[in-house]
Amino acid sequence: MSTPARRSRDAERTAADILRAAQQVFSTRSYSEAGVREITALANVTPALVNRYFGSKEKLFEAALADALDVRYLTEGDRADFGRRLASLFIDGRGGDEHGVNPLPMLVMATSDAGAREVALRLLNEQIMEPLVAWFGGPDAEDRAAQLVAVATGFFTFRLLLPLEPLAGDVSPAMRRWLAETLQAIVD
Amino acid sequence: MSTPARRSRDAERTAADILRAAQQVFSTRSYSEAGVREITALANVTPALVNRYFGSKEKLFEAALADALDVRYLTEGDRADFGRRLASLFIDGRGGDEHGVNPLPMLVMATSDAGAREVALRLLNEQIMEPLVAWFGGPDAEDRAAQLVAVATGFFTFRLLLPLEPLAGDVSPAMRRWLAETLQAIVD
DNA sequence: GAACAAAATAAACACTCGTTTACTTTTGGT
DNA sequence: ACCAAAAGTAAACGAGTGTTTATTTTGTTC
Repeated sequence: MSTPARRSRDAERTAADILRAAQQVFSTRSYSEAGVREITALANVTPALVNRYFGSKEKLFEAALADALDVRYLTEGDRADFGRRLASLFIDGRGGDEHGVNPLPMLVMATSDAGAREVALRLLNEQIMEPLVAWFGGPDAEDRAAQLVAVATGFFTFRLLLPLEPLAGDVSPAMRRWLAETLQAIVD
Repeated sequence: MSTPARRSRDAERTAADILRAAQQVFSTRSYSEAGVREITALANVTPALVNRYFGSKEKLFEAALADALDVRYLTEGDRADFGRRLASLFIDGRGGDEHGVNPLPMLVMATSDAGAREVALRLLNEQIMEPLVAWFGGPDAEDRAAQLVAVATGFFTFRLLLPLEPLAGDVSPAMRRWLAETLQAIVD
């Protein structure tokens, strides 16, 4: 087989590299802090390629967030275990699985820019809220979906951005229990 | 009476005007979006005065946040009514009282900049977490204080920054009840 | 009323950002 | 082997930022 181990001029691959680098950076720095130069440096390409392949930083953010937002991240599994499972997911992270990036931190990071907020709100409604409402069912489904997202976002805000001691790093068993019970109460 | 209705050259008054304008702007736009020019325009002064009176934008933010953060905003009143009272405070705002700015949105807005985060985290610990832990008492006091701040921040994030329908504007009675019960459960 | 110091302004500076343009390098088909 | 199109790069552009400097205006005191 003569296929080179790593093609050096593959547009598809390059765009994918940029997208993945964007997801990493957009998950750890606020949108306004996440620079195009930093993202492209992580992907080993030139800043101009962001505009070539995605049009703009905002479009890149949209693509990165749309790819990361996956409601199955929240809903797969049985409801009786919902709280415990999500608490573990938020605290311990997901086990080494395919390619997923925790989508919720990206939402938090989006709050720093008006354009990013617009994108994030739209994708949140389309890809999380709507399926979540359907999954919940019942008259208060919208309320409960919003409660879930709000609690999760508050948690990540003080776990990642403003690392508050009881929420950052290892959390106490009591904290884990509270988070599980609070999330479970939302589904019930 | 010959006293002019508004003194035009009062340093103390000018600094206070800037501080108040900063609180308004820092409460409604992210730290990176809140420009010095916008703040000073609101205070009817020149951008240079921020550096003259406060040293830098970051120091101004620190002064504005330190002045706004008031734990009595959370703790005054009896504990049996804690959840209902805070839910009403968050949803309806405080009744037209003295000069207070809701301090929690400013925390959310601070997340966009590394320097602002450092300031916000320090002031949050000093002026909110510590007195809150003392007010809660008990072994899990730190956990519970963090839970309170996290839930409130998540709520304001999707009420102000990413206006999610069930949390923005008028909220349903069910949502109000959930918020009150969730907050009350933290103090109990 | 003139002089001095405080207060405020206007303008420019240095820097960063996302983006665009012009150019170079590589690839694949005939 | 050649050549056109694609892929990538390098460098500069224009706009916006917080901040600084030099200057002007205002209030006070002898």
